[in-house]
Amino acid sequence: MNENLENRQKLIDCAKKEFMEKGFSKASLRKISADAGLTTGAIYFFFKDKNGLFGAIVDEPLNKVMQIVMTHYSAEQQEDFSVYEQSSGDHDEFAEQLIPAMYENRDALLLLLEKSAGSRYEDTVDKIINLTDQAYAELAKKYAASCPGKKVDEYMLHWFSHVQINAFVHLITHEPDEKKALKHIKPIIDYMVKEWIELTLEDDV
Amino acid sequence: MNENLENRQKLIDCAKKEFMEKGFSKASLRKISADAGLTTGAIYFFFKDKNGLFGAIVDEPLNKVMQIVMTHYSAEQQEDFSVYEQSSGDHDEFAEQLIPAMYENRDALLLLLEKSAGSRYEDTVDKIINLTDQAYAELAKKYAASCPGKKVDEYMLHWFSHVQINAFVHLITHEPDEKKALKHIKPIIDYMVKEWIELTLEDDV
Amino acid sequence: MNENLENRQKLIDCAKKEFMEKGFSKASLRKISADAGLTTGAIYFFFKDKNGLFGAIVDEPLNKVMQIVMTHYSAEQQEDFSVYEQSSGDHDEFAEQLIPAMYENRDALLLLLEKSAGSRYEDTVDKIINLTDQAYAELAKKYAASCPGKKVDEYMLHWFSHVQINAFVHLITHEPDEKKALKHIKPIIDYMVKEWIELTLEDDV
Amino acid sequence: MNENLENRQKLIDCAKKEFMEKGFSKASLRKISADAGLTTGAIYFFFKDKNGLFGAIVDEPLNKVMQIVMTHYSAEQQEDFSVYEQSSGDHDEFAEQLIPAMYENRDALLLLLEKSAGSRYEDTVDKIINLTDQAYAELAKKYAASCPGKKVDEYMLHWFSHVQINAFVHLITHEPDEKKALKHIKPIIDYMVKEWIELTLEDDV
DNA sequence: TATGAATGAGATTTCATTCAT
DNA sequence: CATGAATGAAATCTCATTCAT
Repeated sequence: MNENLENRQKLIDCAKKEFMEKGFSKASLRKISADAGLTTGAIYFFFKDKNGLFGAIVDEPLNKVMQIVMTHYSAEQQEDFSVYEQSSGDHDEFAEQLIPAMYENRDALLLLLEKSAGSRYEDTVDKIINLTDQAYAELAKKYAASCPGKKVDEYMLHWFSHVQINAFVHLITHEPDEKKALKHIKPIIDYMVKEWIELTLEDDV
Repeated sequence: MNENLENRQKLIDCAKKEFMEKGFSKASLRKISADAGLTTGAIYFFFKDKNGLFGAIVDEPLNKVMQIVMTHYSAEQQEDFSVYEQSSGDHDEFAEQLIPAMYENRDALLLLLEKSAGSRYEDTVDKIINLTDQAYAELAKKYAASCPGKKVDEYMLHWFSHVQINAFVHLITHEPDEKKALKHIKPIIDYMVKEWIELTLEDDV
Repeated sequence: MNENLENRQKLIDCAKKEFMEKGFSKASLRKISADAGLTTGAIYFFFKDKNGLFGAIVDEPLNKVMQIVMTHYSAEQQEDFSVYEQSSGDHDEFAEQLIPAMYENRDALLLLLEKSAGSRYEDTVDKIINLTDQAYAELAKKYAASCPGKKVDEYMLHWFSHVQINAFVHLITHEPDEKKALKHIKPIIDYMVKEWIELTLEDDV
Repeated sequence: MNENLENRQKLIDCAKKEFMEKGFSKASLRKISADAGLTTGAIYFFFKDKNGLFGAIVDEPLNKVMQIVMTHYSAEQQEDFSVYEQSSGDHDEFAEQLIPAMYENRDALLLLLEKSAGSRYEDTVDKIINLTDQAYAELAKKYAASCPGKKVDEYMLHWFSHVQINAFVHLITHEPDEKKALKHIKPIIDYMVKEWIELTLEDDV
């Protein structure tokens, strides 16, 4: 039981390397198992299939991140809007939670973000953007209701979610150092918090 | 001579469909040629290889877009910086050139942006971002030199290029209607022009 | 009519290059015709097929050589055997005819000898050896008849033909300079003439 | 475990037949695997690729032969030259070792010698000739040093290596019977030993 | 727990050749 | 005289996956 977990781990480690080098589609299970000193059959003992192997690398880090994000969105939706804008502290706190969770498994997340084409995870970022979209739609609608002559600009709302999520994607993708990442992200968040409502509302004709 | 061009076109059309459905890597040349009522050999008469076929769809639209973009960057680098900020008209004009060029071959560009993984074009967006980076680095440095105690924040500069390019990517990807696209992009450009210098400079310690 | 011969020649020249580089089997007709600024169809106008193209390069030089060789064999068969051994002058004369004929089209012969695998010419050397075999069988039998208790050793006879022909093959293959070739071949011929009858006869039990 | 080795062997047997009939280049892996009642994939389980399959037939016999040859050359280089000429016993012994090793796997060697064009083994005979060349160059130089006014004729040296190696090639190629082969080769060896030094030296001008 | 064997389907690519024009 | 288009057949190779042992 010791040994099998070792082998499972070996497979995961070699899979990481192979997926990173070639991307999901072109990665070879034969090579992964050979690198681990095992055979392809071993992969199918531990994992359901190629996607399952990829998932074994990526699921946990992804879930951790998702949980932090979802918790944040839930919290925000229960706030007053007035609070949203002013409490930049909240957003800093969010970043301080999220960034470490992301950098703890940076390699897995990198795989997910850049090397998952062809896998069942290839749309992960899009899905998160959509989630974000929905979360902020609530907030925006509430606010729009309080602004006579204004309504939510659906496109802008979506674009904003896009920018926001991609700020984090860009961060983990381009900045290897966690400390620096935190330094970078704060002004970006401030900037987005400050501007988003203005961009998201349009004249209601 | 009528028939040959027809067949070439048939191949391109069927390739478009197949690439769009399955992405470059999983697309099958057999299926493409069969759909066109031809054999795989025919593909290799008209095109060098799979990448060549993809290129036949994508090269021209890409080049048109690149030319407009590069021309714009060149023009900007010869301007005074003071001009840059105020002349929102220039940027509107840029958008008014670029958007039609993009929508003229929206399907090809969509292929390039979303379905090119595994092809020789898979890094196209990254390359454009890097070009943008370099173009704006010049501008930012000039400006920083005129602001005592300030210097360029490399990360922010790159992130900004990223946001900017992805604004257009998001646009063509999510907004099928050209007119609406133009409406959307203008406030986004204004917003970016207004804020970018502030975000791009940091205190020089 | 001027032009077509030019094109025919262009094809032959490019074919020479391609066959030399890749050998008959792996040579590509498409590449040959493209190098000549023509299309594959052109090849089929001038030549029957791939073998025909190869033949257009190789046939004439081969025939010239064969004619000299065959003439020599015929002459020898009409000689007395006693003459054979003594008249080293005859063999020198033979070499002095053959070597120039071979070096006149050394490139074509090289093709034939080293790059014809897969073509209808791949057994050319073997065939020549067999011819040689037959020619000398006559001579050897006559001589054996005059030596009581001796008979022709078939294997040695064949081996000798082999060595003899390959002396020329080796020459043209390894010695680019015609003058030197002639210098090399003479002692080899002498040596073979001197020894062959001894080796070719065995005791008749 | 019985069955697997059987299938591997079946593949090798069918490959032998196919390579023998068509030569390496034109041999079809599909046909080989079909003849063996398997699929092409099976070949790639047991062997790296087409060359690997050919090697599986040919490597061991070739190595055995090479070992005997190399051992012989090493021994010769440590002898006095005077010994070389006189000790025809040594060369007989050599032949008595080499011939059986060659005939033990005559079919594999035939493949190597006559059907390997296009494979990674196509230059095997040339390489052996070069080895021979180098081995005898030593010997010839030593001897030439002891003959005032003589030097080694490089061309003749190479030609002699050529003749020598091809004597064995011719043997295995043309004489199916091992006993007879041994009978044939001995006078040939004697003949070559006797003459080679004379042919290999030339006047030093 | 994992192997070793093998499948079966499919991939892209290459080629000599043909033929209407 | 030569093109341009296309065929049709085959080629080697790769892969994820399965399964008896």
